[in-house]
Amino acid sequence: MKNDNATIHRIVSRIPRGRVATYGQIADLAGIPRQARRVGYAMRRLPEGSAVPWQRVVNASGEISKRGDPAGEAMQAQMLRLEGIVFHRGKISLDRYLWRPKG
DNA sequence: ATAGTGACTGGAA
DNA sequence: CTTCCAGCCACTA
Repeated sequence: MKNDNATIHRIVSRIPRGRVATYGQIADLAGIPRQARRVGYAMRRLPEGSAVPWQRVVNASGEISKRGDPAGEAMQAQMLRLEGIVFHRGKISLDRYLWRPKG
């Protein structure tokens, strides 16, 4: 099985609008369990304007992961709000918004 | 080749 | 709640 960026990007592209997935979850679906960081790398590599809905990937705590660019974090939160996702004290309720493939 | 770093995570203190 | 840490491994210097 292939576990390159394309594989990760393909899975992220399956996350429905108004839903989120965690880095670890994407790693599992990509067949590389416990390699959440690799998913973070794949997101970092995405060119601006990519069709991949990278904004729907959040960390296991339901928060936007810290990165070098605070403005980018704010933009991600904004994009998610536009999809109808509600933040509560800086966090997303995973019970409510976590993507559950097939179910 | 080694060492440090990081869009992560789960467990321990 | 907060830190700290080991495991994970691609990437960079």
